[in-house]
Amino acid sequence: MEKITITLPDGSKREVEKGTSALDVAKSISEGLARNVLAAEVNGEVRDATRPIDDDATLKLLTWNDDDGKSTMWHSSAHLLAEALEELYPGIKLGIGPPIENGFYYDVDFGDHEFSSDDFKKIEQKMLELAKEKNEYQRQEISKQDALDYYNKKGDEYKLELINDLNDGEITFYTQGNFTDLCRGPHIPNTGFIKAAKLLSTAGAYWRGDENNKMLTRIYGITFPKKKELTEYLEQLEEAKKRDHRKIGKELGLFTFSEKVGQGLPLWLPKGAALRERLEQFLKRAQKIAGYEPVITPHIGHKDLYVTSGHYAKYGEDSFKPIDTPNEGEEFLLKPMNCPHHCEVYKSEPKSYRDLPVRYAEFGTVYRYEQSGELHGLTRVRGFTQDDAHIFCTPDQVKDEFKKVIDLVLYIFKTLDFKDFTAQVSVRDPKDHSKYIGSEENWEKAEQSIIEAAKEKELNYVIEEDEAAFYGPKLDFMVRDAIGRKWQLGTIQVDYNLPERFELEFTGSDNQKHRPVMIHRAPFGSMERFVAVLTEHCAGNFPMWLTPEQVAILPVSEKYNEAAEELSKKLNNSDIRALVDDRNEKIGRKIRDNELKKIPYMLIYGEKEIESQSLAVRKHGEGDLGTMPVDKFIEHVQNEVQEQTGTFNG
RNA sequence: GCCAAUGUAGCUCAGAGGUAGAGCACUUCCUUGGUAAGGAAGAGGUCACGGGUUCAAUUCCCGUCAUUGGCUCCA
Repeated sequence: MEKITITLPDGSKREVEKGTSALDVAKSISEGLARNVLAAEVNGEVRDATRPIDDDATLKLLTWNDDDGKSTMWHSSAHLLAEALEELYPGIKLGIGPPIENGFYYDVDFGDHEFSSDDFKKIEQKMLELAKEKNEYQRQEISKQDALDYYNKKGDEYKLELINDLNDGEITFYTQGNFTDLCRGPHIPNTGFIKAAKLLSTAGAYWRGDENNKMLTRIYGITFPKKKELTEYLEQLEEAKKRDHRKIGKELGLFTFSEKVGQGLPLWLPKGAALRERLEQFLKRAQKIAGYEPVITPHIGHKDLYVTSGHYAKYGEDSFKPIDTPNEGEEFLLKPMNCPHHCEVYKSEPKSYRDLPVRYAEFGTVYRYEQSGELHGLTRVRGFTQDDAHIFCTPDQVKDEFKKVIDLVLYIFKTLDFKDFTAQVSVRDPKDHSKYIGSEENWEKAEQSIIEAAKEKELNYVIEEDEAAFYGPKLDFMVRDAIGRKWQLGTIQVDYNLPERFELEFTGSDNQKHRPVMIHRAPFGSMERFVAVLTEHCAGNFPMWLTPEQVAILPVSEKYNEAAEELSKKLNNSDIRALVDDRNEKIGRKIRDNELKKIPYMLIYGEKEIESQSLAVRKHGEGDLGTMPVDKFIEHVQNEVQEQTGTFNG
């Protein structure tokens, strides 16, 4: 028998017979491992663990701990869902059923069947019943004609359409139990791996995402190899619901919306405004240290400005309509971005290479016509404020500027306790450089600069090809919040387009005119979105330095209200944001209510404290901390704020 | 923008073809208290908006607006 060599991730090599499957290799290592193998990565390609390996190969066994293992399991689960649905609703037609980040879905045409989410239980039970049969997922290569014949017989026009787009020779079917599906794979060895299944929601989805096509019923679900993991997942969903910034924003009085003002236009309430201003001050201070110069530009701009920038041609039709001046009939646009304005700021005076880099910063409020169905709390709105800045520099300065911006972003993440984040570097499509503006040389330099900057700053980064904008490469920060959800926050983008379009120049040391490079950057992204993400990240328990109200003084009875007011003044004079809960309520009630308001410190204030000149301190979520002298408490709070905001060295 | 669901008091929600309900919040009074809900009384709604059906519509139908979940989009 012919032998092949399998190389495992740890570098160890095994001689096995040709045609051995990844699962066999796993078994030879340990039965326990074999029981957990969902799929295999063979020479970098994810495939069925049961498929024979015919040549020397590197092999990684994929389990539930690997993203590819999870998605293989969920892909197989989509098939299991389809099998259950076919048994319960004979004659249905199937669209596609892929895995997604958290689970999977299947698009189904139920035809005449009545279907509602009330049937979820029934379907879940059927899925688990079928899973118990431990049916193997069997791969079968099939000719295009045979595949078409199969679905013609079945009468499923969706699958026929999919097959028609495929080439003969690359078509495979997978069968488990009584269900066969057109599928590229890969799949888990058998349905027995699926121990828990939950259908989560339904939604309408057009066939192939095209609104001219028929709407299918999309059923979302998720499965797990252990029942306990499903329970935990459902708990996490509950937790996410509790942390929803729309709910917390309402409870804490941060922001609201009004139908009269218009959809997607947030109104910041006093406490939300206080929070946001604090964030802005925080960034302004750091930006000053980092050499940014604040500028202020208007909320509207002449249409020509956007014609020049190219935004009008690209987005004009999808924007708010222009505003006309009554007499001259000139057209102005609500500004959808700050950069064209900043380009004009740059042009206000001739620039020398000695001036560069110049860094213009502005908390600029912009308005974009987002489709009504896209609006969502503060994360997707029509009017929002970017913590925008534009850096104009020479191509040689790009790397240094990137490093500086990365420092700033890292300072923010550290201060706000975002510990888990990655950077995504978006570069050109390596196969086609023609769709990008700017010279080959500059692009090459910029992409390298970004990658080197990321490397030197020791960022955990991935490079995404073909994700760059037409005008330049970029680096985006993706953070994971306290309950594991991913958000895209800060962004740093190189732009060759606008300097070109606005004919920006500087005089070089050679006394010749040169074109600067522009870097857009927004560490928060937008204040709205950032506050939303931060709210969910900390579940409304904002850090001391940021929270609108830091200390609640709770007089034990109305007799002490006046003394409590005095104390409040003293604290406020020490830059501590304190309030007095002088309601005619018992102390227990005041504690409860202020706990719910998530105020970090409560001071129970009565006869004892007044006499002893001390404070009974209670911390949110922790309880009674005992007593301390007033001055010590002030110092304690001030230190806490100081520690939280730290220092930034630019 | 498209599909679906939802829209009742400040909030969370119940309700039914015949003049609208609860809890919390709010106001007043009683109570003056020591670490997560003291008691009583009161006030508060054009049942999203506009049409239609009906003797009668907040309830049924249509449209609009908004919200939610998806789809598509995101400079």
